[in-house]
Formats: sequence, structure tokens, C-alpha cells
Amino acid sequence: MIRDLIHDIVAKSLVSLRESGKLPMIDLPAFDVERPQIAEHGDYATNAAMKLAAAVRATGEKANPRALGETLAAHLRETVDLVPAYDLIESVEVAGPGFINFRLKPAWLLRQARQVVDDAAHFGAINIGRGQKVNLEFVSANPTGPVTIGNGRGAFIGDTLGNVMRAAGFEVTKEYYFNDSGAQIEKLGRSMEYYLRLALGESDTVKPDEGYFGPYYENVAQRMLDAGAHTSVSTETPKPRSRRKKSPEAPTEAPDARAMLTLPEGERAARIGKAAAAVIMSDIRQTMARLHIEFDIYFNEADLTTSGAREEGIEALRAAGFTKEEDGALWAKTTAFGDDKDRVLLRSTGGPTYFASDVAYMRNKYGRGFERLILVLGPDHHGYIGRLKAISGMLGHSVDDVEILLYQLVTIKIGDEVMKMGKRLGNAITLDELYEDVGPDVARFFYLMRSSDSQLDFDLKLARKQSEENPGLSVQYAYARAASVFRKAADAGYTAQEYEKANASALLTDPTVPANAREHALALMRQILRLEEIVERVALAREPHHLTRYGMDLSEAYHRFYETNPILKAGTDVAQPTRLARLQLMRAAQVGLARTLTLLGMSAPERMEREQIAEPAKQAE
RNA sequence: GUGCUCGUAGCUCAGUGGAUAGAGCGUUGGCCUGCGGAGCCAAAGGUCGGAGGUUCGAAUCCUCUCGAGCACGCCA
Repeated sequence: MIRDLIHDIVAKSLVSLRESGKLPMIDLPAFDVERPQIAEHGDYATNAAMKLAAAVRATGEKANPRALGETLAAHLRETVDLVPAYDLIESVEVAGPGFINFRLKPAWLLRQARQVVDDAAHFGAINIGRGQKVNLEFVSANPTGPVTIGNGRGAFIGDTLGNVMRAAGFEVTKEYYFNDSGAQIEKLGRSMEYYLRLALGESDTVKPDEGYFGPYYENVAQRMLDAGAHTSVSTETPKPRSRRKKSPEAPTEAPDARAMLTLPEGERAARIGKAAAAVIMSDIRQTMARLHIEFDIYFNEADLTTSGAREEGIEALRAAGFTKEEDGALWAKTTAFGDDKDRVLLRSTGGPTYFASDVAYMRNKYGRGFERLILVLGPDHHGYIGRLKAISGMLGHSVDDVEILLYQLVTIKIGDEVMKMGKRLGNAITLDELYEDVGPDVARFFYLMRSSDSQLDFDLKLARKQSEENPGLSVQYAYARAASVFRKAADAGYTAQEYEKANASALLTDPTVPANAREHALALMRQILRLEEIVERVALAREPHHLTRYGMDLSEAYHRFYETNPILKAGTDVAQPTRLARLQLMRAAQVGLARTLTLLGMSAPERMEREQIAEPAKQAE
């Protein structure tokens, strides 16, 4: 990465200056290399001189950051001239309170176009993760209904973060935890029993006081009956564990819903609930798949209960001395690791709590060799951070090996009208409905435009627009436009081989290229090369929203380049080497756009369908 | 009551302790009519909620304060 290279150059210069006595013998301070906000300040800047001044002052000596900057800059200029590998730097200047600004060589920048094109499939990939095994859990919505637009935020954040962390060299497993056992499943079972009986014509059936109701559940009931109709009758308890191992994608064998209605009172609700949950789980998977959210593992909580893992987890805590009995219940001493109160593992009535499953699940994850566990959770899980970290501590890991990423609420806005919603309000919009409305790509982009810490107002009116005002589409438009130019170029007899191997510095040597065209070409290259820095930042800070911002910046730079650097435009006379150079830059931009879109989980379309524009007659002949 | 998040342009929001605080949408003005076409260029618009503090330097860190949202079960 260019930034690291510059950091390295500066660090070496500081050491060298200290050895030659031009700096006092002090511990060299940490310093930053970053992109200045203002283009006139160059490509990169470092605050090394100011940090150095502060370090010198700390020893009681006087120090002038500006003067130190001059000393450092002078040494840097010499170094850059001497070392061939540093040939990318055009100038080193001191500015403001003591910043040192670096400017990159135009010829070097343009040379990178070919590198980018040659590395099309992996451009942007870095290796800061060094293969660290990371478990990334997200969505994990209960299989008691369709996924809502609220859950959706976790879905897109998790999926994209996973993509980017992989590109950054982490070994990421994306995981969905299905809470498919326990009281809520029984509640679902009671609701479904009602709908099943209703569907079978038992008009005297009684609706439970509370539960899951609505057309969706009627539909689930119908599908349960349809599926059971052509399956052998079996009320045997299924073995979820072995089934999952066989094939996580295989549809569950459909138990006969009618037969389940005859089960004894005690097990009926649980069995029906489980069967219904299986149907809902397959719906959820389908929702995820069509939005291009990919999980490596769908983990069923039931596996923890049937395998005895939950009891083993409790035993492990007991053996480690983190349990206590009080008021007839068994508690975990989570306060030992910073939680604000201890948590119950086994209720005084005997049954294990949800928390006991959490313990078993985390133990399972560590058992699979993950070094770091990331959980993407909704705003209602704020209270869980302390206890989850405490589990990590009790299991002998650092509390910091568990990271909780909380995202804030989602609302839908149409024009100026903000719709508040929630399951409780009964007007929760499902992710499927949003998919139908705006498609997977725009949905993904809009969800990722905001920092997770901010509330998300999803602007449906803007999302529905099929023009470049729609920021989600603008990145794809840029890609498609480039594709169109390449098609035209092929028609005109240019081969990819020809321009991909061309020398882009023709843009510097051709006197007919206007200055602003050259500037926009260089600006485009700078923007393309920024992708690696974005990948690093997203991966380390766990903030996927920077990628959408970058996508907008890149497509804007692309458009400016496109407007000022004609290639095949009628009526323009462009020298052949310049034409090839521009094609190469455009290809590099397309690579950057494609990589950005891919990381965002969006498609990179060769053609875009536009809204039907009223374009009468003319085209007819 | 306690805790967490947020408060930045008309709206929705970026902003890694650094220089003149940015983008999209919206608004206004100009250009353009076809390499992808609803495009391009430009402008206006800010006491970064408020007050102290730390620092060479604060939208960013600390304290207090005001406002908004959410969470605080032997529920799952």
C-alpha cells in the first residue's frame, strides 16, 4: 500500500537523522500518514514533524515543528532521489504548522493502471488479516416469521463486512444461528395448530390469546399440509443433528401435519412448532439467497440441546468455578468479567435458560478453532454485550475476543413521510417486500450508506428512482457505461490485449491532451488506488459503510474522466496512443468499480435497463 | 433512575486528534442533444446542540448540560 510505503520512508529518515546527530537521541514518536482533505495539499501528508516536536519538548528541550519539518523534508528529498523503489514521489513540501506533504509522480500513477488491470480479479485484496480465523454471526432472527427490514440491516452489514474482511486476509465464516427450540417455538406451535385446524375445516378451533398471526402463517399452515400430503406418515422425533450434517441445504423431510395434531397435549405444540420453524427457516434462507447474502453455516440451537452441549457448557463453567447456587437457581458469575449482574443458567424450576444455550454456542465456536467472534446485533440487544463478553472470559478466552457490533434502528421514508414500524405495531415490513420494491442491489447499497451507529432512514422514493440520482445505481451505471465503451471499441477493431498492455503515459506526452483532461485522468487513478485503503479501514474498523462512500467517489471520478477524455466520440480527433491509454484507464476504473460492487454484494451489469423514456417515432425506421 | 447510541448544510448523512468541516438529494444559474442518452459545470447554503476543560491543534478526547432514540427479566 502506498501509504505504508510512505510511512516506511519517513520512519527510516527519522532513524537516519537521529544517527547522524541532526535529531536529539530520543524515542521516535508514532506518527500518521494520511490523505489530506484538500487536494492542493498533495496525495499524502504526515504529521511526523509535529509529533517529533512534542516528543522533544517532553524532554525539556525547545523544538520548532516547522524547522524540524524542513530538516526532515530535506532528508526525504535526498532519500527519494537515491532509492529507486521510492521513485513514486514527485515532491516533498513542508506546509502549515509543520505538515509534510507528498505528491505522487503522474507517470507513476498512470503506470499503475496496467497493474490494476493485470490484477483484475484480486485488486484491492491485502493481507492484514494474516489468516486469522473469524466467526461472523449475523441476522440470527428467530424462525418464527419472515425477516424484517430491521433484521435486514444486520444481514447487509454482516455479509459485506465478511466479504471485505476476506479481501483483507481474514479467514471468515459467516454464520446464522437459528433459535429453533424452546418456549417461543412452542408458542409458534400453538399458533400453527390453530391455523392447521382452521385449514382442515375445524371451525370451532380456539385461537390462542397470544402468538403469531396473520396471512403469512395461514400460508405456512397450508404448505405444511401440502407437503405432508405426499409424504409417508411419521411422527417419529427427527434427528436434527445428523440431518444437518448430511446436507444443510436439503429440505427437511416433511412430517405429516395432520398426524401431529393427534399427538398428546404435552408434545404437540413443540412438534408442530418445530415443523413450522423448518418451513419458516427455508423461507428465510430463500430471502437471504435472493439478496445475495451468503452464509457458510446455518446453526440450529436444537443441536446444542440434543447433543448435550448445553449441559457440558454448564459443567465447564462449574469446573472453572464460575457458578453459584442461589434462590434455588444455578447462576453464572458473569460479574467477574465486568457484566453488571450475574446471570441464571438453570432456573429454580429446573429448566435451562437461553443464556445457557449462549454459553454452549460460544463454547462450540471456540471449539471449532475461531480466534475471534464477531456478532452483529440489533439495537435491542444492547444489554447483551456484557454477558456475552463474560462468557468468553469464563471460557478462558479474552473478553476482547468477542466483538459485538450493534446497529441502530431502520425506518422507511417515502418523501417526507417517515413510517415508524415494529413487530409490536404490527406493520413490520419484510425484507422480501423491500426486495420486490427496489431489487437486491439498491437495497444493499442503501442499507450500507449509513454508519451502523446512526439510525437508518431508508428513502424509498429515492431508492425507486431508476436514474443516476439514485446513488445505488450510479456506481452500476458507471460500470455499465464503461462496458458500453468497450463494446464500441471492439466494434471499431480495438482488442483488449492491445489497450491492456498499452502505455498510459501517452496522456502526459501528448500535447493535444488538455490540462483538465490530464488532471481528471490522474484524479481517477488516485481514486482507484484508494480501494486498498478502504478495504483496510472497513476490515479493521468493522465499518462497511465506507465502501459505499468510496463507490460514489470512484464513480464520480470516473464520470469526470469520461466527460473530459473522449475515446471514440464522433467528431473528436484523438491520437492513437492516447486513445489506447484512455481505454486502459477506463479498464482500470472498471476493475475498481467491479471489485467495489462485488465486495458490496452487488452485481456489475454489462448493460442497464433504463426506464422507458418516451422516445417516439425516431427509432422506428 | 442506570446504561448505550445519536445531535454536523433545507433533508438524509460522511468525517482515522490535524491545515480552508465534505457527499448525495433538494434549490438556483449556465452549458449540452447522441463514446450510455434524466448528462456536464457552477453557485448558494454551517455559531459541527450548548458550556467548560485537555492539547502545539478538538466536530473528534474528558466533564457538565439540553434534546432524540433504544435497552435495562429465573422472556426467548
